[in-house]
Amino acid sequence: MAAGALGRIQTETPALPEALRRVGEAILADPAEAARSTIITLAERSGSSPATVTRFCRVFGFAGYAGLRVALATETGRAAQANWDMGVGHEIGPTDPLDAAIGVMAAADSRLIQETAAQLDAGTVAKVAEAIVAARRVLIFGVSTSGAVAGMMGGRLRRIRVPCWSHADAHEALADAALLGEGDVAIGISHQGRTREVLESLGEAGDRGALTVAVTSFARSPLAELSELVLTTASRETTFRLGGLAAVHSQLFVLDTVYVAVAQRTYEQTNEAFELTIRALESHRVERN
Amino acid sequence: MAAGALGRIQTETPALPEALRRVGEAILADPAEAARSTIITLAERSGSSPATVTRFCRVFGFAGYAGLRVALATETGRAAQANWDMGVGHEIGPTDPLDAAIGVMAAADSRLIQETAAQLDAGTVAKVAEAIVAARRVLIFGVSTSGAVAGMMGGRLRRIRVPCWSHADAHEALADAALLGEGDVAIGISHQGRTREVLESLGEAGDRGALTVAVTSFARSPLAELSELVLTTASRETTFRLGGLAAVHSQLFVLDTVYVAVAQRTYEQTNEAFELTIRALESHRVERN
DNA sequence: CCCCGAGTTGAGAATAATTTTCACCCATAT
DNA sequence: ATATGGGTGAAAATTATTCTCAACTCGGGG
Repeated sequence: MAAGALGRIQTETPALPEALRRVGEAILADPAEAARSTIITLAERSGSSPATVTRFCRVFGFAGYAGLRVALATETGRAAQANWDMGVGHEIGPTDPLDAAIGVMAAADSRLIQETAAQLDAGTVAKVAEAIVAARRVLIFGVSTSGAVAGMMGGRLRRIRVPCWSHADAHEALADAALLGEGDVAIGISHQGRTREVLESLGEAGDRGALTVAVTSFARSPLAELSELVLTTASRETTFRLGGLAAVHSQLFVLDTVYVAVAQRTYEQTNEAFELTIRALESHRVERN
Repeated sequence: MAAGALGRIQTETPALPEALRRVGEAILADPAEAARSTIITLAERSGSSPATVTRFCRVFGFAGYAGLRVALATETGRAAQANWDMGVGHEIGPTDPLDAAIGVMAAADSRLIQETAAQLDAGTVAKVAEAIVAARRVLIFGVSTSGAVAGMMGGRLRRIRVPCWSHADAHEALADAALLGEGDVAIGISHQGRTREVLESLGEAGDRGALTVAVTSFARSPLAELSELVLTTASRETTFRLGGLAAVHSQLFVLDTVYVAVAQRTYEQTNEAFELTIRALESHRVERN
């Protein structure tokens, strides 16, 4: 997946060691320029060495500098076509007029989703979906905001008859994880991929032989390394939205694709299940006035 | 001028001598592939030599092969984006290849957010934010998916010291609503605006004198009519995403703007609260590996 | 029928870019 | 103090790219 490279670079660069980080920053400062530069020029501009730039490419899964270059150029082209501002997103300050802030947020969120889509690997999504369809049990782990996402996904899967649970309580989650086995699926959601509760539950699930899936923004996080399959989300923070709050959109989107893939594999069943569910919920609705 | 390189190649290639023409044809046959190839690979694929490929680059005004490569990649990206924009508004069927479905979904979601932002009234958002800042208590109501959204918003507001609750249990919600009074705020979230539990809780809150705010896609729904302020979300359903599932993005976005507006009004407090919260959560994270 | 010259071409040399190797540094744990 | 291990850049090794040049083709004239 060469696509989505810039998003990945944006997300992971701050977590990189000194020299690699400078390379990432140099690229983000002007991706188009970077695409035009040789590895030597870029190394100089970032105050590092060609060797480090090569390493940087490897970190992001490219075979070498040529790969990165082409990916950058491709995204530059995309951005130009979509009329995006390639610059790093604006920050929202305390004095900004609200309607300006709304515009910035909408642009950021909508772009975030596009980046997430661009870097999403359809093959992995398909694998996850197939495993879910075949599983006897599916567990989804997440705490705090990611927990709410886990809850939503759980509810949606249950509505199409997937035997699926997600717990707000970390202990219950762990206990349930211990009961999983071969052929089951465990999905862990954590923006940074470093939430202990999620790591423990997913680790337990993996030990029991379940397929482990990570949904995280950091491809090199503990959660990602622990999981058999990784679905990476994109995210960029804005001042007031710290803590991966923007990442929710990204997580939801990724899980949406999984949901759709599952639904595609069980079409008739799904439609029928929808029917039943909607009828059941109808009684909680008041009549149209 | 990197712009229009593919077009120029298309136009001029037939007029070129034998070997150069083969190079042009090889590129036109698959520009993306060409961008990924080294000069040697491309020479082989076109049945010519590296020297000829270099010559080809010069003919089109590039300094060298690297220039051509980047130009090709850029235009490939442009084309991909243009294609992608076409995906807006399509339905997803059971047989659609997953990557196409992903594109359609991303286009739909990202557009949804834009639409939501466009129709959002900054004045109303500001009023809601001011009321929240001044309130003794803030309650957020929602069930099912909207309940998860309510939970997220509640958590976020609590992190910036807003006295805010959201209940998964409808009875508790109703009981709490009965304790609200003048100067408090009640927010009801419901995609269709017809969920009985939310209507009841919000009605109760209104009766007690609290400011009532609706977050719904339907401006003329019972929920909207019952509320003093209405924040409308946008949503369009796609086959498999019935039940207002796509609306989550929209709801989150609207509440995001409220959150940002609240944070803007309590800047110092907010930053300090963030500090504390992040420190508290840090112990639940595993160390960077 | 042979020769010339302009225009093309690819082989291989020359150069430049990229990748790999390795020794060093620095922080951390023992 | 002393290993240990990750991160780094200098320099060697490799590979890609560009340049040089001799060979070739193809018309047109002697």
